[in-house]
Amino acid sequence: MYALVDGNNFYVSCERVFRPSLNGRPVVVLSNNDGCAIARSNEAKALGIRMGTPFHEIRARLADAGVVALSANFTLYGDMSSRLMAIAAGLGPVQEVYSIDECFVGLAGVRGDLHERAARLRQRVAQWIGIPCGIGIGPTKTLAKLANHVAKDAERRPGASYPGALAQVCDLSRLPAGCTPDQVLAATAVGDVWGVGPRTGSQLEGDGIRSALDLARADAGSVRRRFGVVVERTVRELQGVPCIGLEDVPPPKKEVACTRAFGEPVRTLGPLQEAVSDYAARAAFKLRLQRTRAAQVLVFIHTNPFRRSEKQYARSATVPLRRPSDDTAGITQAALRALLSIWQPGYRIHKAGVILLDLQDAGVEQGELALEEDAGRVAGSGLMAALDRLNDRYGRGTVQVASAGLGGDARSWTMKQQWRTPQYTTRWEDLPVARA
DNA sequence: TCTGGGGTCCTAGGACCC
DNA sequence: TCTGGGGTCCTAGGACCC
Repeated sequence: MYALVDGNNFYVSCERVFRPSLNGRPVVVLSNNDGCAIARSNEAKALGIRMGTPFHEIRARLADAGVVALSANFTLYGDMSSRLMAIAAGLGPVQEVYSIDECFVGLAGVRGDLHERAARLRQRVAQWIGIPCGIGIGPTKTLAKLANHVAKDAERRPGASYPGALAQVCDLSRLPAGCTPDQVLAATAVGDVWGVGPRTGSQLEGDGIRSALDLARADAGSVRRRFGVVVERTVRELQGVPCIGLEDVPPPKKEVACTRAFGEPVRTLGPLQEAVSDYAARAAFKLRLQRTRAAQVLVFIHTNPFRRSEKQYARSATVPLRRPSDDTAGITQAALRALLSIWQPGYRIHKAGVILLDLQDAGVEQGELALEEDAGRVAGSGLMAALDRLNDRYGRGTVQVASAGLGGDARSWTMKQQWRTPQYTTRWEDLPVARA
């Protein structure tokens, strides 16, 4: 048995903890550059604001519908996430943190009434950190996800698709009287099943497979032929056969990235070099945080694909490193070489990114013959540690590679964040103050 | 009438997740 | 005027090998 614990409208709920005046109002949290909606309160969902709606389409509704838009405050969400995960871990013996706002909990060996236990956990989360969450329980991860979807939908739109009794906590193995698992699956659109995206969803519907129940009853073999092994696994999981295991120890990452759309389009090489240097340094820092090294550096740039009328350009280049490295200077140099190989003047570049590939554990090292003097390498690792300590103590960007530019207004490419709330839980200066 | 089989590695792109 | 970022997995196709 698995449970899925998931914070409702997580980013919005985090903001509401510190600004209770947002309760009951339509609230959206925007992506970087304040580009589009990435989280919506129930009130905003009821207004028809969809995931990924461009902000300029919402903006017109700000005034008349009272929509509040906030820039993403990922520092705050990350901190609230670790608090949520710590509490949710109490539900069972093993936990897989699946994303910033949800985790699976393995329930094998847990005795007593699971539904009751989950309801108490939900209450505890609400009381201790003020985040509402939904909990789904089922015999496979896919069914636990489905149950979680039911729990949230039944809470948001009571009686619309599911009985109100399924709100907040939905245990597929112990449904209320007069309600069967088949009925719940039949009421769930196939596109709402975990692992079925828009593309596969519409193709399935074309084949007459419209609900989760239809998919559960589909022939696994023909699904495999038409859609591949991934969707076949989903079919079996819906049938109650576990195919996706709990990953309580996160597998090592295979790549880390830093990619950004620019605050305004970039036409010249100079600012592009600054941005790529900055992204390379951020990615290299992530590498050191997780104690891995990269063997290849990929850089990409492209124009704005939404502007159909503009000349489009998209290129990427991969540069191998002489040996796996976590050194900011070497990675930045490689990234700049890659950039130079794909740069073309005459375009309005909208986005760039640095992706570090082929990651290896920092503790593993390929021995090699010392064919050249290599003293700088040992000195280099100490240098990176010193750089990280300085930036940790005095703030990011205190020490950086010179090619990332000098900062300030000259960096037209940095992203826009017009409505970001304070970092209430992670910066002393931002600590909320309670008045007596 | 007729053009092998089996394998690896790399890249690009699609699809999905949150 | 204005459309995110960070990941994973799978597949197809080309180059190359024997």
